[in-house]
Amino acid sequence: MSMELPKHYDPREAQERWLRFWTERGFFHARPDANRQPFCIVIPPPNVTGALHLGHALNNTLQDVLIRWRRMQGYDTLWMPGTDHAGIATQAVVERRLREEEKKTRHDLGRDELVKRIWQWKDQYEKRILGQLSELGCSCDWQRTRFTLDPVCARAVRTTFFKMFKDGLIFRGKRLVNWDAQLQTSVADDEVENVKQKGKFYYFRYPILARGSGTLDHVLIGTTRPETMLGDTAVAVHPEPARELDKRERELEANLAKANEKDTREIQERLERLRRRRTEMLPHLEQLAELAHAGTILELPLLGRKIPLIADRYADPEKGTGAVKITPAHDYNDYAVWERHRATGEPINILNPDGSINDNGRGEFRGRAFSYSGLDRMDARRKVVEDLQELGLFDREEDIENTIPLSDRSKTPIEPYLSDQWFVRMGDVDNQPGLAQRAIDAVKDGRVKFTPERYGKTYLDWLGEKRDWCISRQLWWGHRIPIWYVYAPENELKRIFAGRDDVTWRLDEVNGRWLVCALEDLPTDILGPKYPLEQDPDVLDTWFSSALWPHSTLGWPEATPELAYWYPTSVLVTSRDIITLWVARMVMTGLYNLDKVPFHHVYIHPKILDAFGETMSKTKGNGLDPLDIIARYGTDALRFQMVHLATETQDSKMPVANVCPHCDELVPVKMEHLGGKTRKITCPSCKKPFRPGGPWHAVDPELPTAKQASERFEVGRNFANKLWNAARFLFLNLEGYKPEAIRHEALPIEDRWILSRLATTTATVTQHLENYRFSEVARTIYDFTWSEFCDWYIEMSKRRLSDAAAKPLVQRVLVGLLDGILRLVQPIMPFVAESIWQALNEVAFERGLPAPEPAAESVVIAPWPVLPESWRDAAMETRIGHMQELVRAVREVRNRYTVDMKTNLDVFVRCAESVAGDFRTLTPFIAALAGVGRLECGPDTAKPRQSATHVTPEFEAYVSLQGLIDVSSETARLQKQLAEKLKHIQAARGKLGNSNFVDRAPADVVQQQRDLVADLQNQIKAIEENLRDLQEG
RNA sequence: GGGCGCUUAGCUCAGUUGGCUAGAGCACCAGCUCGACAAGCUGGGGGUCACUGGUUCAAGUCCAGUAGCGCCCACCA
Repeated sequence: MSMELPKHYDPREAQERWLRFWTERGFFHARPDANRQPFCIVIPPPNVTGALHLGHALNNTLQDVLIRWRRMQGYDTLWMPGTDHAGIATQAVVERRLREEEKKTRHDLGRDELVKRIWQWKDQYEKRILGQLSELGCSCDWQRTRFTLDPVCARAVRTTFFKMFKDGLIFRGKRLVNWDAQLQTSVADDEVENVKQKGKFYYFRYPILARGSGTLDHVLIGTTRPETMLGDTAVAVHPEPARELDKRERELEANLAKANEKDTREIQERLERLRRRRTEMLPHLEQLAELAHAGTILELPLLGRKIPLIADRYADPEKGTGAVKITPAHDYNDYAVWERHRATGEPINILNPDGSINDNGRGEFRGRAFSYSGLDRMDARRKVVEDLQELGLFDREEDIENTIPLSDRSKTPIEPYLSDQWFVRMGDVDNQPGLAQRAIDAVKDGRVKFTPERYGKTYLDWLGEKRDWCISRQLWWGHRIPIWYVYAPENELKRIFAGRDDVTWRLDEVNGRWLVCALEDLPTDILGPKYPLEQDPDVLDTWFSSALWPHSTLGWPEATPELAYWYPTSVLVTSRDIITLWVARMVMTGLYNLDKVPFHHVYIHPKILDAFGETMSKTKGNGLDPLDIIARYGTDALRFQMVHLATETQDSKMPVANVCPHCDELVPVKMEHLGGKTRKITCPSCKKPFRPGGPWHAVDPELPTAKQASERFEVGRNFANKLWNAARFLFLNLEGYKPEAIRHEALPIEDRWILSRLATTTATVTQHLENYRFSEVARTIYDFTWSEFCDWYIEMSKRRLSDAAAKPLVQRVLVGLLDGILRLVQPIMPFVAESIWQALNEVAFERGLPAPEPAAESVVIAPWPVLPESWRDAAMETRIGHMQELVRAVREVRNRYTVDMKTNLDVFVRCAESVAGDFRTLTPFIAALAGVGRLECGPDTAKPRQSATHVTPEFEAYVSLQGLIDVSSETARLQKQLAEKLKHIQAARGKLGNSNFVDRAPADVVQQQRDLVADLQNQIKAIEENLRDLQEG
């Protein structure tokens, strides 16, 4: 029976067909099975509103490879899918649409309505992202799909929060946030836009109160935001200005020595400025430092507060007046300074949420009362300047251009603002290891292993700081914080909540109210109308629910069979930038809630960068849409490339091109196209305009949008096609195929060779998978399939297929090989593997090596190949290696020269015999593969390609072929190596023999040298034995 | 400011404890429409392994320094 396949592999048809087939058969659905080993991965949940991008493609392909491989190995395999509600990102998307389409803010809608809208949005977009993952071939158990806000996850969140609150791990604290005073909300960093604009720099004087020594009676400071002086808690100067300036000067001089022309000018200018400043300012700076060291106190103008002059490196001696005012409540850098000098007192918040000055803006100075309370911050700025002028403390103002942070949403200046937030305590409590320490221990003692190992350091360093985790966010979309505030006598609380173990409370020491924490929502009138409860308006940080993902998705806090069976999960696959935010927190909560780590391994994969080495992002507009790649090259090609670029260390640059929608020409994306600014590109080939494509492009009705492409995916596409055509060759030659067991020892040499290679390849691939060496996995399979199976074995099989007596055996071997290759390929390129597998099931249902068996109904559930170790034969592989070299050499000679046929044949036969040795059966293959046979049967029409001036081409060919045996053979190679080593040994001996060396070198070094010589001698012995073996046969 | 990584062919990248004549794909050159595959086959050219120094019998690989590039954390998702 034979059948014919189309000439090219059609990915589109295969993808649709097998996706449906797999789903119908339920191959991806898992149930706990005590008779099998569990293997489980939880997906890093993509943002619900996100679209699939290349990072997802990489991350999920790698997980799928592991899952598919383990499934074939017989593990009870669960890949748990789901999506993340991604608080700020999602709410921002919906709010933006609201603004653009209905000109409304969230306040117009109200909390409940906005949340309702986001849920609608979520339902729509969750389908999209999950559908895209499915298209990628991800073999997730889709029936178990979770969402971080669904009831199961919500219960886990509540339970954890409640437990932490009860354990005293959750507390109130202060933190600086980006405050949008107009919208009265905090804003995430990526929603802050830095804008250059004209502004003023103001200088004024702070009087020195208690002077240690010296002549100064004030300190001059400069600022762009004078009103923030109301919140100053200190003034900082550099502790060692002279040393610092010296150091910088030296550095600049050193740089100058090797700078190029352009940099030289810049450095020289800076050096000049530095030296001038040194001359002009240094005595003053030194005096300031001295004052700071002496504990000088300043008097804050207008408010009369006493603030210290402190020494801190943050104050740059090269800039300004050398002294910096410190306003910890309203500046991130100042806050950091304050953290180093906590003794200077608590940060002072001077703003109301609406941006006006609060009651901290009142005070008395030199007998006069000043108040800014209630003034808008911009009005306060003017009044502060006026008042300082009046007091004679104002020095001067300068026009400058500075950068100020604007809120992306309201376009008003962002105010860093110290506000009340909820925190989780990371540190140790009562000398017991806290959340951070327990997570640290888990990695230190190897319960959690990172691959590559170095990322363990990132994790440990970050956790080592044990910084408390701020978990509240001023948003509406997310898990609302289950805390209710109430002013009431404690008796009332006791009366209502006594005996309830799902409610607990604690006194808020700051304002005397109760903080009530509950597992379930509390009615606000539960204490009666006199004591209304008010729920905290904030929601939890998205990472709080993400941190529970490995156990919440498996049903915790319920004791589900899934949790018992699959937790801890096997491996977590993610990117390095969320090691701290996500990985560390999963370990913490896993240990906290279940006393078990959430996963045994963490595999960190590289990042895909654009052609210029920058991360792909929406704002840069340099992304690549995986769906375009799938459409153009096929899913298997995309997956192959993802696996192939997943190397140990290196991030991968991915040049992107737009496909001209008019003429299909690839137009590379250039630097100037980035930033999302380019709306139109003119095709250099057909001169027609189009809109650049990308995963984040908006549709433009006027202009056709380009699809994207990248040459990098051709490798995978070509490989899929190669595999397809190898299968096609088989199908054309399977007539009369009969399954039957083979006897390995009776096989011809080329069969034993390819089976040895298959066994080696299978073992290597398995090992690489175990070690997460994905790139090697792809490369090993690719090389074996293409360069050995196709290039050599199939070619050698052609002769035998035309020989009726030899045919049945070679058919069995070919089918067995293809079967094995398909199984190896399946985890990476499941669609093409399944296509061929199903076709093979039609014509050779019973197959396999060494004995045939009925095939699995899908390659997805076929067993992972394990071949007899005894099939691996290194000597055989070397022998065929020689043959290949001979063939290559003959081909080269044929390609280079026109040779006399008779001489050539004669020389060739001698070479072939010499190489083949006792494997005479190989000689015909050598002849066929080298094309020598054709030389015999007609005039060689090839023209001389290299002129021979002093030797005839025939002579050169002859010499090449003669030389070949010596140069190419393993014998010669080993001999050469041997000679090298002998030389080294002699050198080593010489050193040892040198009495000087023996006398002076430490004993262990001498011993080391002796060991080395002994070692080398052993190696030589081994080599010599090898040589003898080779010569004998 | 702290931490991590990268620099190997024109391009994108491999190169596991030091031990090859430093590899692959693409691109390039020459030749092949021979019954699996032109998304292919055969052969070829192309590298001071960023630079400087050190350790070693032996360095792309280990160590130190220099230069350039990138990422993460400091605030945030």
